[in-house]
Amino acid sequence: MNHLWAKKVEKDGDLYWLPLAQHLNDTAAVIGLLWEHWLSKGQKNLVISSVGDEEKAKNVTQLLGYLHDQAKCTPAFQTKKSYSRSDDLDKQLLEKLEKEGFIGISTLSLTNPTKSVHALAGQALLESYGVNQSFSSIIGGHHGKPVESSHDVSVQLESYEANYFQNEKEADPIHQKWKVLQKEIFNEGLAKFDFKDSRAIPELSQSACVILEGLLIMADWIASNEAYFPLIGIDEDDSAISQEERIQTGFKKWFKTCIWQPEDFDDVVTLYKDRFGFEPRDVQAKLSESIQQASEPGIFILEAPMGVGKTEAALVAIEQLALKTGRSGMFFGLPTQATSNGIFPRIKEWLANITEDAKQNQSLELLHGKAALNDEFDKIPKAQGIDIDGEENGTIVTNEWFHGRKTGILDDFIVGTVDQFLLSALKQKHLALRHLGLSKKVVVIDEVHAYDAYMGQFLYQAIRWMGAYGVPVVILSATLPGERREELVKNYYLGTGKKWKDAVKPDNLAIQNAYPLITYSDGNKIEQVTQFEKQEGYQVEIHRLDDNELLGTLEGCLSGGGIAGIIVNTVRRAQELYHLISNQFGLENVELLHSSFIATQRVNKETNLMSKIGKNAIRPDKKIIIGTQVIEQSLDIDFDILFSDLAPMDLLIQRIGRLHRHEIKRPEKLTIPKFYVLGTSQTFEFNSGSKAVYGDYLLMRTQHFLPEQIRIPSDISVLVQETYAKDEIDLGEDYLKAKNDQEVFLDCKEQRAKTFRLSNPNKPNKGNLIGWLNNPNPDDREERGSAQVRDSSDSIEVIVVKKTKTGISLVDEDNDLDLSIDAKRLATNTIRLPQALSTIRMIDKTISELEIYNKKKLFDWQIQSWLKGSLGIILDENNQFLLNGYRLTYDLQLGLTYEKEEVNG
DNA sequence: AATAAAAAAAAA
Ligand SMILES: [Fe+3]
Repeated sequence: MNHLWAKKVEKDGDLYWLPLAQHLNDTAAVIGLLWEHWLSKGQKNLVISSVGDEEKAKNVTQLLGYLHDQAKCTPAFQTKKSYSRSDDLDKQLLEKLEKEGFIGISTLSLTNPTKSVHALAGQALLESYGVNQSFSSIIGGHHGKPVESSHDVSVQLESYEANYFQNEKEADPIHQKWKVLQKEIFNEGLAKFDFKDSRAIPELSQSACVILEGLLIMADWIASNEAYFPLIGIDEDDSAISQEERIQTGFKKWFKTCIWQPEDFDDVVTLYKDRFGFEPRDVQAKLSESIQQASEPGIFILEAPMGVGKTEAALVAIEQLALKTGRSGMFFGLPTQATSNGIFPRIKEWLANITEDAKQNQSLELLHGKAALNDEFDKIPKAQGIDIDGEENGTIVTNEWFHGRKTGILDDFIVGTVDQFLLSALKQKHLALRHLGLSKKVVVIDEVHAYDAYMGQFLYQAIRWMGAYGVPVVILSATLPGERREELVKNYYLGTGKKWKDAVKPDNLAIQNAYPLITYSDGNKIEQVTQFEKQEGYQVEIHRLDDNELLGTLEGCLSGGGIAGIIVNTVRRAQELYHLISNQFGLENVELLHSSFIATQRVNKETNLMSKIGKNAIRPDKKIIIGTQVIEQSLDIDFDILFSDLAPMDLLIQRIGRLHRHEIKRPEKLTIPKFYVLGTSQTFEFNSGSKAVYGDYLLMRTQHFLPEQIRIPSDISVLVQETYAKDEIDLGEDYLKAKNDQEVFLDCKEQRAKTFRLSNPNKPNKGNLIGWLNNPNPDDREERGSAQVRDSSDSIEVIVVKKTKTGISLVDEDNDLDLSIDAKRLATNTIRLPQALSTIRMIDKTISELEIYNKKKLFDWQIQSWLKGSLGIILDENNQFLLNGYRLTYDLQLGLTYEKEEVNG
């Protein structure tokens, strides 16, 4: 088989190829090294338990590597043209085969060569030798998507005989020659990896199949990377290559950090002191304790208010769980890019502490769509490589191989958007890579209370798969509605292959209203921790307020100074209130914050806010901050008095969390925390904006259960459970209609999510990957879901600049931009266009107008790597831009406003 | 006529 090719390319007039034999050797060796040095213990155990013993497990793995491109030994593949369109190269390689006796291959023209792509063909050949479908389906899926049905495989050899054997005459010597050669490769593989015949290759569980599929793709990508495993000159004597050396150098170029061995610490208290310099506080200690005494730790849900140290608790949990379950990395998922960026330095510090202790380098990845723009991530040094003999100094590094869009999730320590986790439940090509990456780690998901029903569907399913892999999961959240809490545990539990009815669980699992609360699984037991140190807590007064009383109340409350917050439900309302209130109180005393600001300006505004009313800030005498929901999301700021539009109970409580958050001295009039709720209604008729955002049902229930005072934190869970309970309350006919609407609404969301959602994992017996990524109902136009993990119509993001006399500048600067210097900075000046411009009716026209505009005015952006693919708009001297019938105006104080353009005549 | 906030989109 020395004359078959696996890869070929013409570069600078020189011809290169990679002989098939070489590529098979390379891949088998690389996958073997990955097994030894990269897979975590937990992952290996999963495969081993499916196969019998470790030696056999490694052999199966290497056999996959060796046989993955077996079907490149077919006329269908060998007659493929080179990508570089090099006729000379193609011809020379075919001549090699002619000389070997494959007469006629040079002139062979197959009717359907693409019907037998080599992954599928490989599976077909293996099945014809009697290899089981677990193993063969991994070969069949090694290009990212497993075959759709057994039938597709079984018809191959008969229907497309010539693709495999050059002609359809079985007795023909050339037909035979192909067959013999293919079988020879197979037999060599068996011999090399110690299987006596095709029946000796063991079957695998479905979860083991996915992990090995991922590992095979990974090994193939590494072995196909010319920087690690170079092609060979076509006239070069390849027998001179030292295999041992080729593998060693190739692998070392890729392998930059050793596998993480979690520290075998003595006790949790010392670990806390070591990592963070303090002893664990109550909630932290209780979580650590639960993990410590669990014999089969699974999922841990920690519901607790901000400020109890959930992040540190999770980081220590990662170390504990990694040690207990044999994991070698972690994924820390957050709801937004901004929160990921925000937590990144803290996690970096924790990891630095670990690497220093262990005297071993580890690589850290920030994983989201705009990670490349983050400086903290950017300044992590590139890994130099492993110094086997010398001791490493133990620093954080990055390995560029993991910066690819699909390889990112394979890195060992990852901070990223939760989407990266949710995507593991979405049917898409190369999904096995994502599963491979996650199954290596401990998974932490933060701020789970913030996810809607659509994301929830993906979260549950992703968690279920984690259960199947035995991956420990830590969920951090504010109070969860009991039903969601139960779904989380249940899905994990089902993933492990057990029956929910056999679970030993507390009766009030779903209605438990303690807060803080830890719920966790330990083997077949579900346990809850409800006893925590009694917290002092505090009482918040709730007052309902009419819009027309707002100014007067503000005036009265702030007469002795103080910081007031006003959180409303729509951007437009925030902007209107800003006008009204700044008129009365003066521009200098009022701030506005919402998402319709350019991203950089918003970051500045938030930093500014933190410096004024964040923790330990020196507070201004008087300030009114008006904003939308951005204020309730993870900003650690502190208001003396707070006003809010009516919103669902859990969100109101999130907002209340910003009221008297820290213990500081406050103006005399504002020493009692008061929370004013705007937009309530005797008749339960709410304003259209609030309705559109939250729906009538939740607003009605919230208003119904809204008390006159709330004790923080003890009332929190009770109120949330009441609001989200399914019981009947008598609020008349409108309520029943709203309830029905809500059910339909949620049902639609869930259905949409399920369209492209991955199916349940199999029970942990034998399985295969056939049909794993099949699209269930491709023609079902109704309820068509799109392949995404967030439920939203597409919104359009643009970069905003303004016109100057001599060029263009950023909106809050006047210096002309120089693309060769400013491209990266420019790329961060984005804003999302109003929904009105991206409705189904409008979006195509909006985008095409933008594209035409960009081609004309901003064509020079497209050659900048930072700007490639982005759309920009240039504001005129009035800070305006006309787009698809709308007049957009950007104001530094107000943010983006828009109005329909007057059509005259 | 719409209405918050939020993310993502390439393979051997
Ligand atoms: Fe390959």
